[in-house]
Amino acid sequence: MKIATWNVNSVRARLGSVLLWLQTQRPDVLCLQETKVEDTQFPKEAFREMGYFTACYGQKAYNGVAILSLAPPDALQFGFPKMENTTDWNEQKRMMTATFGNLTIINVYLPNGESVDSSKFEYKLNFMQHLRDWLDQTYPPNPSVILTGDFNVAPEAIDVYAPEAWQNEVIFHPSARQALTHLAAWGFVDLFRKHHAEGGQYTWWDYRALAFSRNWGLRIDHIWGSVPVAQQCSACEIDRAPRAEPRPSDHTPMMATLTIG
DNA sequence: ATGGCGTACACCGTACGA
Repeated sequence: MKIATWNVNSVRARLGSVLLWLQTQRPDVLCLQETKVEDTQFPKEAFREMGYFTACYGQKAYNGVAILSLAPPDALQFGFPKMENTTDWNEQKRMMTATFGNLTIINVYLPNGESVDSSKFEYKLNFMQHLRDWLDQTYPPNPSVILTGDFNVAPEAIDVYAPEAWQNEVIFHPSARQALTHLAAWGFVDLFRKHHAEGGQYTWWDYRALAFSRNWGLRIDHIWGSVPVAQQCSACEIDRAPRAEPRPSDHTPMMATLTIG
């Protein structure tokens, strides 16, 4: 079973690229982030013609997630369950889940945070804590769970071009890394890192300053598996090819191979 | 590593991204 993630930076602007990638890679599941489209405007028909079911949870202009799959999901959840007297964590459409058999895939687009002194950075850290709290409340011990998407946090210095400069930014700030560590401590294994020890392997490059050709990038998109999933993961790869196409997303897809399903 | 790119929305500039 192949599980992929891709921040497409507008599913409508990137439709041709995504369809081509599905045709060549044929993942069983593709999690999209930053779809930037309301559900009624989502190009479901094009994906259906490619053989994929679509479940989407989006909004106009910003954010938005979707899960495409060759098999219909057994269950779907859009956003977090409502909780009384707390922040509405579904105001921005950033999280959905799909279950296939006993495997649940959580697709998340974590907030960027803008700058360290911004209230958006506080929101980012709180969102990450909320995600951890929700995981604690939702899943029993040893479930088969994948948490994937655009996390907007680089785990280690080897995941960042020029880490000294980026440690003062929201992507690699010690507070963001601490929140990421806390999230992982729920019981996740970084599936890319499980199969690749080397640094300099990125999933995002700035559009400006020829960043891609210089490999000035960040590893901020992730596929994490709970221990039972990680034990059955045989490969996890970043595919740089879509980033080299004309008019690409600034993120490129990655895909994990599981020996289940 | 800086702010030089790209997308959406809705007016021809602004918000936002990482």
